[in-house]
Amino acid sequence: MGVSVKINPSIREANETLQTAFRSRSFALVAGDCRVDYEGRASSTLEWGERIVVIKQDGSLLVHRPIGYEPVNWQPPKCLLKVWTEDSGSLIVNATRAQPREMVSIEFRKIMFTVTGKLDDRGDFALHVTEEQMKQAILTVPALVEEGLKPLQQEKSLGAAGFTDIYAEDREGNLVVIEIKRNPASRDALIQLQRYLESLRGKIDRPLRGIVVGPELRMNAQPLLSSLRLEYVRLAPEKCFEILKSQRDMKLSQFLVGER
Amino acid sequence: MGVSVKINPSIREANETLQTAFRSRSFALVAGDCRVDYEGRASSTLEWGERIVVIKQDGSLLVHRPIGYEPVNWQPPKCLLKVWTEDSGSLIVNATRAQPREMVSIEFRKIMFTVTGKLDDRGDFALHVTEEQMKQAILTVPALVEEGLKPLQQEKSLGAAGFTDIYAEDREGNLVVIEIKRNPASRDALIQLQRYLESLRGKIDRPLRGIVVGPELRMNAQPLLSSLRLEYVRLAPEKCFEILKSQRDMKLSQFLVGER
DNA sequence: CCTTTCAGTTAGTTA
DNA sequence: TAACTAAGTGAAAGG
Repeated sequence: MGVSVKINPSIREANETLQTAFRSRSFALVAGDCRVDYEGRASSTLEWGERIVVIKQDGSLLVHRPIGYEPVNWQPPKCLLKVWTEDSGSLIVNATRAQPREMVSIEFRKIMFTVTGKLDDRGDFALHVTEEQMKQAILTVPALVEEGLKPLQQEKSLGAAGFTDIYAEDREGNLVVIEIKRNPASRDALIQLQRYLESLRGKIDRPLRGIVVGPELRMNAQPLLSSLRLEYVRLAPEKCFEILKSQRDMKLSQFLVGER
Repeated sequence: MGVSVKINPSIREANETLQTAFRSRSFALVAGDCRVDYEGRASSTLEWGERIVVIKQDGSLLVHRPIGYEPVNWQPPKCLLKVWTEDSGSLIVNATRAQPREMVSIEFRKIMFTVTGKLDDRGDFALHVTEEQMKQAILTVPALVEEGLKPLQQEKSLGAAGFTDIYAEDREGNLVVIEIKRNPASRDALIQLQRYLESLRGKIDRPLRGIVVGPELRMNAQPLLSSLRLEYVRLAPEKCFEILKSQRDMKLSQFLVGER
């Protein structure tokens, strides 16, 4: 439970701290003047400077420079972590993984601080407004796509589409296949939908429309849209979020009628 | 220069520490029991749990759970950082950016520690053996691809290839287009090269060969290689690295030709 | 175990 | 500035 902090520890001290941390599967933060070598799919060198190294209990490692969102060097989870001192008076921290065979090696010549400890983290993480949630929003308010649109019961038997989709019927009785993209729709999205429509036309004898729904249509996809005779409807994720939110609030208020 | 560490600080203490850190553009590490909300292109929630938050002087922010290489929530550089306490006794850390409009908000109800300070990091970072560097290696030692190969002056007017490439002439006087892949070459690479060769054949009336050069050819690409009548030459990045290194260090490249 | 596809992709380069 | 492409992409899902 306890957090252990050492400020300006000696190389030997830091060595023992990290040995213990690795053995007990604690996290470790180490900052200091270091050099970093990476060998693997590519290779890199980082000359002397002060950085913060984050080492996690799962064997992942991050080397962070004072600026930039991304780590300058890293190693994913399940690495073999080793730490030792060299005669030169340096502290070496090594993280190796097989498959692909890669190694990050950090040489410290001065340690600013080490922090080790355990984290108790069982909180759920949820990412909202995924394509699945856009789908839910459209099923709730089909007019987001087109007035008079009637979503049909999902028929998985139609085949694996490979994209988040909705089957619906328009006012003229055409079958409508909707492909949902939460990111700007590229040519790929159109091609995918087109391919799917082709496979359907072979099985279903009925007028068929293909609509791509998303926040944006990439400019280079515009010509293809016309030539494939597909349609695009703009729908911002925020709008979906509002709808899901109001739907949720409605359920809540229904449930909580009279309570406030 | 100095590093400031507080263990189990009060919310008020942590608030002051972070205020000072943000004002003085220091880095800050904060660990504690927190909840995280993200609103922007998508939205996410992370329930209570102990995490490590890294805040850099450039306004970037990372929330790290005890496992996993990637941050569960983050914000890129140039964010507006704010910190304050709430009546509930929580500490709120906010990082917002415009374009896209996004916000990460962290609510701490208990702080395990804070570490703030400055990092002096001017060391050069160098990533070796990129595709560009493989290209340099091949231009230096064309025999890596084929004996007698003569690289041609790059002619950009031939068209945007979309891949790292070399134009060369073989011993028979054929025009050779070389596509370099630093990763295992997939079918995509072959298709791309093939498409490019097609476009060239329309413009150039001359025998044309296409060679993919890389560390590996994916197994599923082998049949396509034959059917498209393309060629593959294995070249390990390490070899390129050696050549670039020796070229840089000793300028002996011309003597390495026969050594392979 | 391998391949394919997606990502709050991010980041860099070029038109 | 916008579009395009690579990345030590990583991570998840499907065969």
